Amino acid sequence: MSRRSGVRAAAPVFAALGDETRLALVARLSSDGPASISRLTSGSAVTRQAVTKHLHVLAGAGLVRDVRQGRERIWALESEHLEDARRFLDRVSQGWDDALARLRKHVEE
Amino acid sequence: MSRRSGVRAAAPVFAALGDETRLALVARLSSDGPASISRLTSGSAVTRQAVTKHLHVLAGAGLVRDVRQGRERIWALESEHLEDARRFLDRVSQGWDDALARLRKHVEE
DNA sequence: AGAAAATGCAACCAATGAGTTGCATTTTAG
DNA sequence: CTAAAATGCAACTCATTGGTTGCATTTTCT
Repeated sequence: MSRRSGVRAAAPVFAALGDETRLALVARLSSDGPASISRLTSGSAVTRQAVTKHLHVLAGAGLVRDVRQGRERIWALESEHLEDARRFLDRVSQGWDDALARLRKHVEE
Repeated sequence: MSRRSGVRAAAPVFAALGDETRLALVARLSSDGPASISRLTSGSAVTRQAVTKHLHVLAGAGLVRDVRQGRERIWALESEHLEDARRFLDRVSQGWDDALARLRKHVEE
C-alpha cells in the first residue's frame, strides 16, 4: 500500500463539504444535533427540496445518516468520514513541513 | 462575530480539495516539494492543460502559489488556508461530541 | 540562428450540479 | 374523517466544471 493511499477516498468527502449550503448544514447538525428536513430548511436560504438534495449528497459521502420517525425524517451527523478528511489534512501539513525542512537543509549544505 | 463564522470561508477550500486530480496534486506537492507544470503532469493521468487548470483552481482557493523561473513555472503548496479547513473540521468534531454528550445526558434524566 | 522544451491562450464539448416548480403520498391532529 | 404538516418524486433550467485539441509565445541549448 502506497503512502498516497486514501487520497482517492478523501476526495468525495471534501467535495461534499465544498458547498456553502452543505457546510452550513453540517455546522448546524454538529452544533444543534439531529434535526428534521423542515427544521433544517427554516434557517437555510434555499428550498426544502434543495436542502433534501444536499442532505443526500452528504449521505453519499457518508457524512450524515437519516432515520425515519413518523412522518418526518431525522438527519444526524456521522463523524467517521470526517476523520478521514482530517487525517488527509494532517498528512499533507506534515509532509509539507518535512519538505520545507529538507529544502532548508539542502540550501544550507 | 457568530460561532458559525468561517463556515462560508472554508467552503472554497473544501471545494478545491474535492477533486481526485487536485487532491493528488496537493499530496504530491506536499510530499515532494515545489515542482513545474510539466513535472506535475508526468504522473498525472490527464493533460498538461488540465493540470494547469487545476493548479489555478487550487491557487484561487489560496492552496498553492506559483513563481516564474526562466521558462518554467514552479508551483508550491501554501499551508495557510489548509489550516482553515482543519480548524473547521476540528470545530465540527468537537461540536458533534458535545451534542452527543448533551443527548446522552438528556436521555439519562 | 534554429530546434526543442515549457507554457500560455482560446474555443469547444459533455457531464454534473444547484436550484426551482408542481404534484403525489404519508402521517398526525382535531 | 378531513385538513394540515412533512416529505417524496420528477422534470426542467442554467451555470459550472473537468477535460480536450490546436496554435502562439517564450526560453534554453547547441
